[in-house]
Formats: sequence, C-alpha cells, structure tokens
Amino acid sequence: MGRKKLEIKRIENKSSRQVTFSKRRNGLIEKARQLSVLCDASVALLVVSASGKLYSFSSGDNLVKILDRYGKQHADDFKALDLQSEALNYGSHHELLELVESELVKSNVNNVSVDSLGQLGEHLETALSVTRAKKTEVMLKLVENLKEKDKLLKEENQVLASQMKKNHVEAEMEMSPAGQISDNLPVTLPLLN
Amino acid sequence: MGRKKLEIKRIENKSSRQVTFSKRRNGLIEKARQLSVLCDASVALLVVSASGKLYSFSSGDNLVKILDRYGKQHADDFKALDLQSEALNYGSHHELLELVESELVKSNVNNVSVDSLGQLGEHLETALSVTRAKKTEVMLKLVENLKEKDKLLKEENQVLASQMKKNHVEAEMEMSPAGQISDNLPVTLPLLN
DNA sequence: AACTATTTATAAGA
DNA sequence: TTCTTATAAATAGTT
Repeated sequence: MGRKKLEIKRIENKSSRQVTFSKRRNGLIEKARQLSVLCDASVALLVVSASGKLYSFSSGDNLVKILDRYGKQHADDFKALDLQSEALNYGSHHELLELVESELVKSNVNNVSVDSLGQLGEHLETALSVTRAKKTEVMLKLVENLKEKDKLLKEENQVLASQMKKNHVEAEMEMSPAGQISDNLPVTLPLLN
Repeated sequence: MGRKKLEIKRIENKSSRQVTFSKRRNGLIEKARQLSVLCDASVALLVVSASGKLYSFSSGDNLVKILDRYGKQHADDFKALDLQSEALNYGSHHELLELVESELVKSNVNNVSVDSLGQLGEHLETALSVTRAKKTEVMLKLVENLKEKDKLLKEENQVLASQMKKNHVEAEMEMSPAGQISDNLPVTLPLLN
C-alpha cells in the first residue's frame, strides 16, 4: 500500500527496514486494538525488534485495564499477581528449555529412540502442568483475597445500614412523621445482595 | 476500508460481528506475519474470540531465546499481563517444539520419531494452550465480576455513609449536642478505603 | 516527521 | 460461507 508493491521478504536496507518496522508495528498494534474492540475479543500481541526491544498490546480484559475501570484499590494485588505469574511463567520457560536441552544431550545424536521421545513428552507434560498448577494457585489466591474484601465491605455496609436505621428511629422519635429518610433507604439497600 | 467508514466500537449485530471478526483476524495474522518477515522481528499474536476459540501466530525465529536475552535486564518492562503471559507460554511451546524438531532433524533421526514428536507438538499445542487460554479467560471473568461487585458495594457504602452524615446533620438540627452518632461514624468509615 | 501515490484491507451486498 | 466491489486505511517511497 505504498508507492510500489513490496515483496514480503526481509528488507535488506537497514534504515528502511527500521522505518518500515516502526510504521507497521504501529499499524499492527492499532489493528489488534480495533479487533478487540469491534468484535469483543481478547487479543495479545508481542513484538520484539531485531535489536531486542519489546512492544506489546493486550486487550480489554487484562488486569491493567480492569484496574483503570474499577479504580486503583486492588492495584497491589494485581501487581503481586502479575509479578508472580511472570516469575512463574518466565521461570518455567527456562526450566522447560533446560529440560529439553538436557534430554537432547542425553539422547546424544543418533540414539533418539521412540522411548526417549516418550520420556521427553512426559517431562514436558509434567513441567507444563506444574506451571499451570502454580498459575492457577496464584489466581485462586487473588480470588480469595477479593472475596475476603468483598465480605468486609458487605459487613461494613450492613453496619452502616443498621446504624442508619437506628439513627432513623432515633430521629423519628424526635421529629415525628419524617418522610424523607425512609424514602431514601430503599433506593440503596437492594444493592447489598 | 469498506463501503462505509466503521466506528471503532463493539459491533452490536451478532452476525456481522462474527464476519468482521473472521476477516480482521485473518488480516491481523497476515500483517503479523509480514512484519516478522520484512523486519526480521519476533512476533507472537494470540486472539481469543468471544466464544472462546483460540487463534494464534508466532514467528518462526526463536522468541524464547530473544526473550531470554532481553528478559533478565528488562523484567520491569514486561508488565506481565495475563494474556501476554499466555502468549509467551504459547510461543514457548511452539518455539520449544520447533527447537526440538530442528535438533532432531539435525541429528538425523528417523521419520517415525519425528512424526511422533510432531504429534506430541500438536497434542501439546491444542490440548494445553487452548485449555489454558480458556481457563484463564474464565478466571479473568470471575475476577472481573468480583471487581464489579466490589465497586457496587463501595458505592453503596459511600451512599450509606453520606446519608448517615446527612441524617446526622439533620438530627443535630433537631436535638442539639448529640454525641453518640458522631462517635459511631469513625468506627466504620476507615473501612471504606 | 509530513506528504501522497498506490496498494491493501475490508464493509456491505450478493 | 465465499465472492465481488466500492471505499476506507495503511503505507512505500519521497521531501
């Protein structure tokens, strides 16, 4: 889509490769964003330049955006989760690679049998399920924390509500048919459940 | 880029949303491929449809190795959002398998073994990645729901608190130096933060 | 960084 | 779904 049709193969000229990278990377990220918005999809995009810089996009239901929408109250929880899952996942990459590499060394070139492939598979599956289990554990902890906070808020809410009732009664005892307070209560109480 | 300019917001009509998803997803994946080829970049792309189907692209060169090199020094830049982690994992499975496969090919393994590895790869990619993506989706939705509840409860809490204040003021206007209500307020309000 | 001539992607329609 | 086509968008080469 430019002055000339461009063949899809590595651009040899370094500076135009760089410029094209910058333009197309931006375009790609924008397209990813649009897809996620238009079609209500989750999109994650990671781009690492030849020089090692990382660019990324992650759509709507990621943790950062949830934080933006709902406020910063649980920022620490999420940060902790992010860091933990990052560490876990990142660690697991290394573990997996090392595992596979050592398996390959052990099987030593000409000697790769169906058996050792089977072992490799088993190791992979074990390592992967460990990783998954850890991640699930972390997320479950987050959910537990949230539920705990929820509970506290509900209790707090009920304390406030009962105090209001009490105050209301007390107020009524002073100033007889005061309508405005009882009118306000039903508006908010249904939200408690 | 069609007959009409389309606003970038969720498409409400279900079937055109689906059609657009299909078209744009293909387009996005193609663009990702082109970027990786033209500019010698590593690209990982994960798309999860609203219905939970997983589509992905991962460029041929070894993302894991690049991230390994990059990762330790720039760990903070990695804002490891959940889907991104998912993408990393998916990429790593993919790259891992490619690595293993190329190592095996290099060491002149017989075809049956390579085939069974390929099957292992398919098995891992589909069974593990898809399952985990879905699981993550579900858990993220749960977290989102909890957040929403939290928000409602907090709002409710604030409404109650402010009504109490209001009632308190109104009460004070009737019955002068009423200490017991102001004494109660501080006990509950700190929980709001 | 901007500018445009072109190519490419795609929205709507069949 | 798949194809077609008019039009919007992206972008290659230029300034």
